[in-house]
Amino acid sequence: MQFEAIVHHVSQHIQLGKDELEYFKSVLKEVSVPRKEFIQNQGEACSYINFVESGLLRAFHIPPDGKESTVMFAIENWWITDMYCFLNEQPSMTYIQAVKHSKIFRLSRNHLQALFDTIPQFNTFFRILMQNAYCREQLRMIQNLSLHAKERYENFVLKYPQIAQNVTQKQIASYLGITPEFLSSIRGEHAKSVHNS
Amino acid sequence: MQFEAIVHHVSQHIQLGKDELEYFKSVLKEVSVPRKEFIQNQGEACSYINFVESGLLRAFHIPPDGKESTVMFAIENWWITDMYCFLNEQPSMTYIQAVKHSKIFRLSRNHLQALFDTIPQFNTFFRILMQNAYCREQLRMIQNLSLHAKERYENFVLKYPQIAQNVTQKQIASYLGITPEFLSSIRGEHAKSVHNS
DNA sequence: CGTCTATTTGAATGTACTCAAAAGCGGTGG
DNA sequence: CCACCGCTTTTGAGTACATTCAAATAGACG
Repeated sequence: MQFEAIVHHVSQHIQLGKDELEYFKSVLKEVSVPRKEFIQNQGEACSYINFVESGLLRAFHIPPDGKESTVMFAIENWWITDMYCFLNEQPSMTYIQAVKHSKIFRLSRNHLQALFDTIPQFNTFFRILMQNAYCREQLRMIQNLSLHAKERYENFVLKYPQIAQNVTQKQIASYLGITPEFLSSIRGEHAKSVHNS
Repeated sequence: MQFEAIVHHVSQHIQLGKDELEYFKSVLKEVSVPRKEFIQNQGEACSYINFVESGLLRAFHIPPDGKESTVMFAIENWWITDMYCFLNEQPSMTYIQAVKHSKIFRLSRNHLQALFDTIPQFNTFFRILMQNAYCREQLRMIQNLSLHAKERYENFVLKYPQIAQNVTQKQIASYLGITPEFLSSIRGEHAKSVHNS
């Protein structure tokens, strides 16, 4: 039923007994998030990690001077939070907002710690999640260092078509670290070159 | 004795019994790495994760067109490998080279898996390592997106003084994603502004 | 329908790169 | 111990990539 997706997701990495599964479900808080609603505000406490059952969310950061950066997008079966602040009980560095109407499961820091303590398997599960997140971020870093904006954009669309189709260009630009105007001009060139070839 | 540093490091995060500790030590391979020597080549198998007991290592990537990017530096008590390729048994995307003469402990993928299987605590330990690595990389990403080269350089020197003092400007430039010439000119300006104030 | 925001386009500007040449510095061998 | 070699760093001129600002157009939503 409602827990199907998240249970399936967890079961891909670890095997849990019936009681363990029940306990896990019992600490999840299901929340329906309308489009544009925030599930986290920059500067406020960051006590939850969120599993996206359906929909699409975006984490972004706004420094004092005002230039917004998208930290990550999260689609179905992804987890999203401000990991540093969640783990270290710091005020969040990011906003997290629903790009589309979404259904999420929230898991509090305390409940997660309890899971780690009572069901050691969850350490394995989160180890794997963190491995994947780290590797993704490292690849993104290498690409940002070595590629031009146009190549980064093309890679993004290839790698995350489902995200590219559901967010604005402005949001993609802020993920790639360029201005929306420049992304627009890149896309213009691209269309031309496709037409010419 | 020789295992002191790594045992201390692990013990900060998990508690191990005597037998477990002995087993852990038995799967470590101590290696002394002279300055400039490679412990990993791009394109070759990546079967080890490496703990730096002393010294300083650098991981870097060279794409086909030739512009080198520094993926990470590792000083005392850091772990270094090409994580994606290590975990997924892919040919390494990076070189890893000793910047200074170093003493490292190598741990093979198979031995690490065995540790996960026989001493569940190691899942906790690596979960924490991966959390920290992920958070570091995400902070680096945000800064690269939102700051100018000069600010990134100043942050780097502040955050990692021990690294900044032991690597060349060229290597720092490739970590920051700028050219050595440009870094040089940034430093020139900085010296001037310090003098004027 | 009207309003608000996203996107496009263009001109002027700024940040960072490329290329080239000179100066500095460390290591090595005679 | 000095001279030389190779690599790093500096400096500068010219160029390219990307931003800013402004204004027009297009789209989305109530």
